[in-house]
Amino acid sequence: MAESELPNLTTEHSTLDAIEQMILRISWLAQRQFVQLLDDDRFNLTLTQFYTLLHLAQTNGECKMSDLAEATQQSAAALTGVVDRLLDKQLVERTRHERDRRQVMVQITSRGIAMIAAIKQARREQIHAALGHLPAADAERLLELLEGVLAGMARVLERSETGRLA
Amino acid sequence: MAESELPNLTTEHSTLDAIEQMILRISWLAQRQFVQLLDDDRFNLTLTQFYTLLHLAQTNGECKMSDLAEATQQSAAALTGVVDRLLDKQLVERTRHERDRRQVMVQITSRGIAMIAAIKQARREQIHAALGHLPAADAERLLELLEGVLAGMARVLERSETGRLA
DNA sequence: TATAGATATTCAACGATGTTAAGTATACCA
DNA sequence: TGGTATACTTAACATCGTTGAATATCTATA
Repeated sequence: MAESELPNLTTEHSTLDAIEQMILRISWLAQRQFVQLLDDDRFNLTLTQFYTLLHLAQTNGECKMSDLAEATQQSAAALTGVVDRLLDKQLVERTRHERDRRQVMVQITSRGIAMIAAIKQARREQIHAALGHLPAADAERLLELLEGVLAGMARVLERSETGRLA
Repeated sequence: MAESELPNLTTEHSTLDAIEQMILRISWLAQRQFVQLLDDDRFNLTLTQFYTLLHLAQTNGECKMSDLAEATQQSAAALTGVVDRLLDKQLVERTRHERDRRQVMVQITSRGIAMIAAIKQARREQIHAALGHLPAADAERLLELLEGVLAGMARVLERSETGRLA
């Protein structure tokens, strides 16, 4: 993804620009790698289904549809379909909120928990193959810096997210 | 963050796991963020269309469909549809190879080149909003570490990617 | 020179995802 | 009680990805 062939718009080339390119490339590779893994017969999940299920696994207990939609950056309409398919696979359950009957609560099943655990284990093996060579100190520093990146990106998303989700 | 003096396997393990989670989440957010940008009225492109167009911008001149498919990690069948839509938007042109009439050559138009340039500029502004707060020294260290991550991921992807495309 | 096989691409059918707009059910408030 | 806001689903449609078949063209061989 080198941009040497293109006319440079600004002569200024900063470290941030290089980080941007790096994150785009890593994102792309990470996702391709992960989609390959999820496509395995053991799992047979799409990326969207995985991220949705993952969030449910991380929030022990029930989760409101609208909260789940925001957390996974999907529209409510899109999420309905995704949850439908997770339901077909018996990875989640759908119930109504006791008091506010409008709200639909989604909860991961034990089957879903087992699925996430299995995927994480497989993923762990993959990431160790990729990053096992990093010295421990570098790994910890990287983690700190990535936390900063994540916070920054979340801020940008929030800012541009005014009324985009149905 | 805790500093480990001895290369403790358990510690290292959990740090890598945390980095893995972080990369997964950043990848997801980075892609959503970028999709938002591409969805802007000025661009109105999908992620796939962007990566396809980007490759054409980087290879000045014509590009064979099969080469383009491999470079952008798409099947030939999927690429046909993507190029159809880029054609509709007058961002590329489609011609036949002079000698081997089976081959279809795709070339970016000046309109397409301008589009890529505009997207890159917008993307640059977005990443500066997200990461502008990072101290310069941290940014440079992050870049170094990410380069290590990218190299590791590329290795893993290569290893598991034998003849997967149609 | 036929023609069989390889190669390059498109087409067709299908499922998953995403969008917007409209519909349904429920809650809240005056 | 009635109007409005909220939470979610549904419907219609476009994109993208897959697989497998169809089409066109080239190449090698008998």
